[in-house]
Amino acid sequence: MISTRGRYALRVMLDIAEHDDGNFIPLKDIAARQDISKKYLEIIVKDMVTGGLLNGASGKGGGYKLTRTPDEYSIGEILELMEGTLSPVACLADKDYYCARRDICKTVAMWTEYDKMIHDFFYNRKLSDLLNASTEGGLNWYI
Amino acid sequence: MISTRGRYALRVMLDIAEHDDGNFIPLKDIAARQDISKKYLEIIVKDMVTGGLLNGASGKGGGYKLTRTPDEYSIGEILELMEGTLSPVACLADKDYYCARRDICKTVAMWTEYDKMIHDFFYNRKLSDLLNASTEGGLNWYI
DNA sequence: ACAATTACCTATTGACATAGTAGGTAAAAG
DNA sequence: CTTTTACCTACTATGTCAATAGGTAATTGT
Repeated sequence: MISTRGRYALRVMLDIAEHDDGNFIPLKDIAARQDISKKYLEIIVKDMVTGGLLNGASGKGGGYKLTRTPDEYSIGEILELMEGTLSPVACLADKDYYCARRDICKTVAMWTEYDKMIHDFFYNRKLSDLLNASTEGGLNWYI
Repeated sequence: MISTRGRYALRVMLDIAEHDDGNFIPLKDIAARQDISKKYLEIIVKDMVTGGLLNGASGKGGGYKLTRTPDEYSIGEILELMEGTLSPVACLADKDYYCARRDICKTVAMWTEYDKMIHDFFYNRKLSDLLNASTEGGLNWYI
């Protein structure tokens, strides 16, 4: 499962992109609009600044801003930064992972294929794609 | 990430399928071959019996046996039974999940598509596919 | 100078899941 | 009636998740 770190990060990115008017956007506003604890978001947004997703500015008129245009962010890099890895198993998440059963493992080929599918799915999808998305797909699914 | 419950269950299924000679296979043997704690496996195979993946028989000559042929198990049902859900987010895992932001959510369409992709990937893959698999795919990936 | 606003920092917490371990009881076969 | 096996309840250590609490530092408007 994708944790709140990844999901909230995505919502923060979308919120900032939507309300971008050139100025820094205070976290207070984002937290209020998204209805997420500001204190918790502080932790998340800090990692997003460190990871190069956002610029932060202190003081009056401060807040957060995207470092690039929305089409220059892949969903994959956002999720991977926040979740640590997108890989389904440890032996693929860490290149140096040692497994004694590697050459007899009957499942590693499947995990590898799965890993690649996930990677492609999220890295081919840009923040700008979500920005213009409606909820159609999600809702119609259950009708 | 797929937990040991799901991964070990898959290995148990494969082990039993490989060593199927019509008799029940004792967990002791499976644990030894797979190099997994027998005590821990007990918990896992118990759920597999309850879930209809395996038959268990007590006493001498007892052990575990598949309830069907390997081509009649999808990987999806095995993983879903052991992991609880394969869905990436709570709002898709539980049909009755209520989310106040559902009709304004810009990400639910993506999660839905992702969910469907995962589901298709694992439900179209049968235990028999893994049984005949080599490690080629996994290893070549890193050469 | 100073008050307000904002990001940024360290520490702590409760709840839960993961990955087991320990020690027993019930069932079946030889 | 002993051996072998599944099955059962309980416990535990470790870690992650999802926050909360209470500060300090930086920047701007007045």
